[in-house]
Amino acid sequence: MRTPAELAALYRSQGRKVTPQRQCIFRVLHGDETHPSAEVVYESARREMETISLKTVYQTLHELAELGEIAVLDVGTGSIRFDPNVDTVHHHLVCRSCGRVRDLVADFSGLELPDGAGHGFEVGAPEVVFRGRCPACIADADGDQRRKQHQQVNFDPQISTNHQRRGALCPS
Amino acid sequence: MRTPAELAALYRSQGRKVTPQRQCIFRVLHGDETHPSAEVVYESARREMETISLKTVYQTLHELAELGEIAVLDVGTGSIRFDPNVDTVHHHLVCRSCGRVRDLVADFSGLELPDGAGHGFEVGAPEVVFRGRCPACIADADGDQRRKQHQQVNFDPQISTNHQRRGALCPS
DNA sequence: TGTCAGGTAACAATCATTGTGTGTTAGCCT
DNA sequence: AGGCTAACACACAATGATTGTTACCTGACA
Ligand SMILES: [Mn+2]
Ligand SMILES: [Mn+2]
Ligand SMILES: [Zn+2]
Ligand SMILES: [Zn+2]
Repeated sequence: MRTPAELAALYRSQGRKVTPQRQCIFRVLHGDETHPSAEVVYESARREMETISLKTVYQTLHELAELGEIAVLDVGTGSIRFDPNVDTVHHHLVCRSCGRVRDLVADFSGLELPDGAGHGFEVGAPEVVFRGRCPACIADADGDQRRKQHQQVNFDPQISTNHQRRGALCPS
Repeated sequence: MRTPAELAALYRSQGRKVTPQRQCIFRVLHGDETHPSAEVVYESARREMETISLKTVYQTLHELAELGEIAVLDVGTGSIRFDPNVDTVHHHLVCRSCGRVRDLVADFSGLELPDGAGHGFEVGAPEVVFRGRCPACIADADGDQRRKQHQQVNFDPQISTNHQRRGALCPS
């Protein structure tokens, strides 16, 4: 995504108002490589602006997605994740225990459908997801207790607390 | 997955009861290549057994998943899909408009993480998803009206009926 | 300075999925 | 065949991410 300043200009050029809430979200997202969920963006934004509402966060995230400034990922962690990195072709590593998502900068667009496979399907570039355990979760080789308390807050709450609900993979 | 008969034997050998409901679900799943959701399995099962409950379907599906007889897929269509094909390495084509999932028999397990990428991550085989439009949806090049009525029932209701809600489709 | 997009609050609704409790059925072992 | 008990049905409520709604402000910008 562009810088907060550039986004402000873009918004103005489109007749959208550059509100402090939106700017706050621009700042929060800028440079964030953690693939935050809406809830996480909300929490970050709140640190800067106490009164911002979750609704506004969702709205703005979807606006940015429509503008192509961020990508919407669904990698099956239970909540949708947002990715400000739309300029580099990349894929994702997903931690099964804590839901952390890390970029995997590799271009697998060379993957082709074998002849006759995907008969009639019109598809774009492949999305590749590697699932496993992140370094933090590997270190936490002990009980689930600590892991729950430790990581629940920052990534996908329901991965540790509940099972998975609905959700899926869907990078781009 | 194994045949219904083999599954019955397996269940018995594990001290699990071979109930008509379970057998019904075995039959429904056997040879199904549509990657049905729990709801779809439920509807199919109901045709054979009026009184079967959705709860039982969910339970049995998860049992089968634990036994490794079916795979649990979350490809971002809004509901979890179940895949009886666990014996062939394959990936998936996913239709963005109707949620249809088709097998893509190709072995991409050769994909390796570039050195240094995924630093510290322990991962397994990559999951590859190609998103696009299925032949049926391509044919339905007309308005959304017909597509809604036409495909809503058989795949992922909420893909056509609602926008995306929480684990759903990603534009690209 | 006025206008209206956009924000907030306070809700309710959505939907796939899981949980609960109770009463009933029926598989399977002896 | 009989009994034990897992499984099931039924009828719910609850979950949790996300969206919708309505009414009422506030502040961005022309
Ligand atoms: Mn990314
Ligand atoms: Mn499959
Ligand atoms: Zn982790
Ligand atoms: Zn389709």
